[in-house]
Amino acid sequence: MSLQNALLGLISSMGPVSGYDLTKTFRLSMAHYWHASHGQIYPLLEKLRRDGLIVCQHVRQQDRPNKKLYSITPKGRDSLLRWLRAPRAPIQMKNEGLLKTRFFANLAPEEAIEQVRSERASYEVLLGKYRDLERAFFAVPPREMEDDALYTYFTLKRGIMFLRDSIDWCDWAIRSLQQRRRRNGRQSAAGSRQSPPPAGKS
Amino acid sequence: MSLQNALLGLISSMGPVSGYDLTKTFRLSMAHYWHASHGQIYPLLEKLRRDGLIVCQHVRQQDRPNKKLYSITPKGRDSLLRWLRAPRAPIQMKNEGLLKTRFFANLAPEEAIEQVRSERASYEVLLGKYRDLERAFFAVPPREMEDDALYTYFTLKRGIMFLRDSIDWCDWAIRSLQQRRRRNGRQSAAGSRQSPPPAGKS
DNA sequence: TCCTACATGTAAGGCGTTACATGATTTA
DNA sequence: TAAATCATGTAACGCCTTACATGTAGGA
Repeated sequence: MSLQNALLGLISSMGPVSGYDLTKTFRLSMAHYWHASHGQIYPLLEKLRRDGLIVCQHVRQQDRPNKKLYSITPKGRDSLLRWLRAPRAPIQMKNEGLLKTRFFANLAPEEAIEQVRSERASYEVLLGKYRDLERAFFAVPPREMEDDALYTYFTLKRGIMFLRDSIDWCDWAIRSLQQRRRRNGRQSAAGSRQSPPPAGKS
Repeated sequence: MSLQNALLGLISSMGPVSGYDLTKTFRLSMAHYWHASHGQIYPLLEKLRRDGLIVCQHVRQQDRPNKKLYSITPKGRDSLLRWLRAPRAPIQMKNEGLLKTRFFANLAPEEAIEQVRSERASYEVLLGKYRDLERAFFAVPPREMEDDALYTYFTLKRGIMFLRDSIDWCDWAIRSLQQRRRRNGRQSAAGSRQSPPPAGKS
C-alpha cells in the first residue's frame, strides 16, 4: 500500500516520468526512508494504470530503448490525498545494521569493532552522496523554493542528520569497546572514564 | 532471513524464552530497528525447531495458558554467527512518516503542519518509553555491564538519539513552515531569516 | 573488451500483515 | 463489566526480492 502511494506521490511530483527514473529516485535520494526494486515497480505501475490512477504515454527514442512516461490522474490524486491525510501508523522501521549490533556479544570484541567500522564506512559513502544532492539543491535558497522542493529538502536534511548521527554513534560505540578492551586487558575496572554518547543531552 | 537471525539472536540472549516474550521484545525495545508480529513469529519458531536451530520445552502452568520455551542449539549458534560475520548489505530502511513528508506539497500548509505535529507526538510517546528502559538499565553502570547488556544498551542509546533528533527535525520543519506562511501572508520574501536545521554542523 | 547506463518486463518463491480463533486471569 | 495480559495457533492475501530475459550506446 505504501509503495503504491510512494509511486503516486513521485509521479505527481516528477511530472511525466518513466519507471526507470522512479527506480533511480528510490536508490539515489530516498535510501533513508524507502526503497523498491524495479521488479516490484514495473508490475505495480501497470496495475495503477489499469485502476485508472495514472495514465501512460509511449515515447519512441532513437539510440535508446523506447520508454513509457506516467502521469497522475484526478482519481490517483484523490487516492494519494486520502493516504496523506490518514492517521499515522505506529513507526515500524527496519535497520539490519542495528539488529546485528544487538547480538555482537556473540563475537569477539575485535570482530565487533571491525563490524561497526564497516557500518560506519557505508554511512560515510551515503552521506557523501547526500551532501552532493544538498549542494545541488542550494542553487535555490530554501526561502525561494517551491513547496515540492521544500519538502524534498526537508527529507534530505533528515537523511543527512541521520547519517551524521549514525557515524557519531559508531564512533562512540568503537571508543567504548576499545576502552573496555583496555580495561579488561589491565584487569582493572577502577579509574577509567566512559565518554558520554554523542550529542549528550541524554 | 533477517527475522530468523533476529529470533536466533534473541533466543541466545534471553535464554529459554516463549514466543510471547519474543513478540513483546520487538514491540517494547526494538521499534527503531526491527519489528515482527506474532503471526510471523510462531510459525517461524516451529520451522527453526524442525530445522534443528532451536529446541523447545513445554511448560505447564496453572492460572495461565501453558507455554513453550525455546533455546538455541549449537547449529543455531553457527547460523547466527555466519550472519553476524557476513558482509553488511546496503542500508534499506522504511519510514512511512518521512515518506509522507516528501509529498506534503499536495496538502495545504496548515494540514502539513498538523501532520508533522502528530508525527512529533508519536515520537515523544516512544521516547518516553525508551527513557524508562534506560533508567532501568542504569541500575548497572555501563562499565560493569556484561557484553550482551552493553550491546543492548548501544542499540537503546541509538534509539534515544534517533527519537530526539526526529523531534528536533519536526520542530525545525514546523518552524520553517510557519515562517514561510507568515512570509506568504505578507507577500514579501525579503528580510526573513530561516533558522538552521537542528545540530547544524551540516 | 568490458562495464555502465538506458529501458522494460516476468516468474518463482519467500516474507509479512491482518484477521480469525480460543480462553483464563487480573486490573480499572 | 470492560479491557488488558498471558499464550498460542492458522489462513488468506498481499508485498517484495532475486534471478532470468533482452538489446543498444557510450566510455574506460
